[in-house]
Amino acid sequence: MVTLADVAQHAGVSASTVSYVLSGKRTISEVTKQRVEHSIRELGYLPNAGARALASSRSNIIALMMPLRTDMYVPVMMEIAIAVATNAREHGFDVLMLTGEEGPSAVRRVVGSGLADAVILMDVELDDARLPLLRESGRPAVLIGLPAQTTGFTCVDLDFAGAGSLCAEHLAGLGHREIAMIGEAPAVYERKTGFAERTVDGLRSRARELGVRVLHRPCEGTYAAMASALGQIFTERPGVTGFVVQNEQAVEPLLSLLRQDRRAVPEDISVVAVCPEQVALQGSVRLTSVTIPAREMARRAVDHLIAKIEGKADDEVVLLQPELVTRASSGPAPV
Amino acid sequence: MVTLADVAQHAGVSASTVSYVLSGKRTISEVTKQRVEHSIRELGYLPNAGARALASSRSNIIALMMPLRTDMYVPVMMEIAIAVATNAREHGFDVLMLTGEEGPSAVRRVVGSGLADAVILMDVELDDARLPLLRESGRPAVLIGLPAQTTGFTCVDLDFAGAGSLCAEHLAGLGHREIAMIGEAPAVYERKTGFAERTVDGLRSRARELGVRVLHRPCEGTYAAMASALGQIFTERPGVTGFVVQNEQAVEPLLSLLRQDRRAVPEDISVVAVCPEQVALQGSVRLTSVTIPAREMARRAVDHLIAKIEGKADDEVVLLQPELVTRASSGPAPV
DNA sequence: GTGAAAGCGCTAACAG
DNA sequence: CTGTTAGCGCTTTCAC
Repeated sequence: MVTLADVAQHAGVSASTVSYVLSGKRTISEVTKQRVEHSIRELGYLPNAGARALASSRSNIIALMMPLRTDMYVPVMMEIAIAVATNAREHGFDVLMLTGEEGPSAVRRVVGSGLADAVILMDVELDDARLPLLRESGRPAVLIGLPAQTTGFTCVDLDFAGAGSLCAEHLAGLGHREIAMIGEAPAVYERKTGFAERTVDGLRSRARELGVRVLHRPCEGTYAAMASALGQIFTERPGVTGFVVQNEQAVEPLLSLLRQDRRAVPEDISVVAVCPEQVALQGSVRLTSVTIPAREMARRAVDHLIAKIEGKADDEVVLLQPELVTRASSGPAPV
Repeated sequence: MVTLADVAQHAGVSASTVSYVLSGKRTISEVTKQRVEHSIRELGYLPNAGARALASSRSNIIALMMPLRTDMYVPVMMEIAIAVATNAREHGFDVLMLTGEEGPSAVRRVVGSGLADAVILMDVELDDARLPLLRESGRPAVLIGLPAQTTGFTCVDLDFAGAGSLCAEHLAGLGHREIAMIGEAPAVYERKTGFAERTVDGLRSRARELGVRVLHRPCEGTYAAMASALGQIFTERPGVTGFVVQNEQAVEPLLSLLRQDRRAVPEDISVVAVCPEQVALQGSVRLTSVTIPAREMARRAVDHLIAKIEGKADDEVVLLQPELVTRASSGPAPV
């Protein structure tokens, strides 16, 4: 193994000089810098992570804590995780993956041991058990999601209430007077993740202003569940002509069942989804949708976290502006 | 911050004793052990990861390298990643997530710096650029997938050739004489991941033995691509009554298009999928399928890797036995 | 602009 | 069964 001392010797300088060439924390003459860098390349030197962490009290590692449940929203989670990792690397950080399995104490373990300098929490619930521990730890943290109590954290999330009102406006603008919302699985509401409720609230209140009736139905993403939900909806509200779906898994079942039901999209029924762009584009119909900007959320989260690590940022709640893109699944209400 | 020295002092023992209580590497009297453990709890001591890594040359971190491309197979990847992390924790290891973005040199960086003790590579290609670097590094490594040259590595994968022959046997047994295989997107074959070809080979050779004709078509997982592929298949081979699908994204489009085409599953057409169980269960039809055992692969990979880290395992190629589960999508060939 | 040297907190001989 | 001690490889004062 080649150490910093080896490099120093090879370059004919002191260890500290090599260290400073690496960190750039003091001015080095161009010549010695070249010599050192040459030696580094020649010897194939790589700084030892443990030694560096010990001496500097910085691991250059960010812990990314996955959702406590893994049953939902898989593609978005994956997209966020990859984007977080990619982005972190651009700042010289690596990403440690923490699953829900270990429970909230995983947070304490990784920050308490100095393994991670900071933490990103995904899929934060309204009253998340991980938050008190994180707060105590005093380490920089960014939440993806919006808990009830945000003190001490930066939060990044989509403005789901805004997304809900956008959907209401879009459908109202097309002349729909009765709409139904297909929500996430009941379990998602039960555990109070917040985003699902915020969307419904946004949708409801804007719809009320616009004189549109809304029926809300949580729904599992299976064909069976969707069939039953649809049956109920059309029985209860035969006049429904617009759907808002916030449930990746449910999108295809919905479209497929409407088709079987001889209800044409968008001629008879309009559908607006709140989902990642990929889902909106790859299905059997190109969906009018409000995009969940996974990559953008990850980027913001990482950038903010790095800024906090470097002491250059305060806590903040960042709600990304939703955008509705009109595609093939929505059109004027039938007359 | 509370250090090992603090614990030692509090417990009235030496530092090494505390260290040995923690590691269990030498026998400690029950009394001192209790005293030490009590102090540890009382002070809330957590060993410093950097110091430990430096002193022991072991980070207790496994690097998990994601696929170079992220366009495919997302749910399986996620499932493997989570299972790897969960399993690793049970052995006291954490998992560092490496994306394809950084390129093959990411491997060198993390093992060369001692950041990771070992590496798991996902979605390994036949001639994977990461392998030479890994081999040089001399660190324990497990590949998920099966490259052309396995020397120096343990490989864990499903026996995809076996999966292919199982599908052939199942359909042949039901009386089907002409079958079509819907494969992964052309890009997957182009980059030579191996598993896709192995499945086709297994299917083809067993089908030949059983006197069944096979037509193979790679296919993007979109409705448009599938519609065109189906059109071609039925034009070229009007007698096709069985489908084998190895493409998660393509499953739903296939079923949906067959339905639109008035071809009933399984009365007119039988469908067998090679996919994760979840995909087989959650679609519009419960699919007869050969399961891709993501969790099991992850478990084997981690267990083997830990054994290698501890010097208790040799390189080995582990091919998991495929199992075909009959569900609602396959039945006797029409007469 | 560069060096010397004191740790960072832990592990693992070595010694008893 | 336990203590003493010498590093592990790097960062960062302090000194010139």
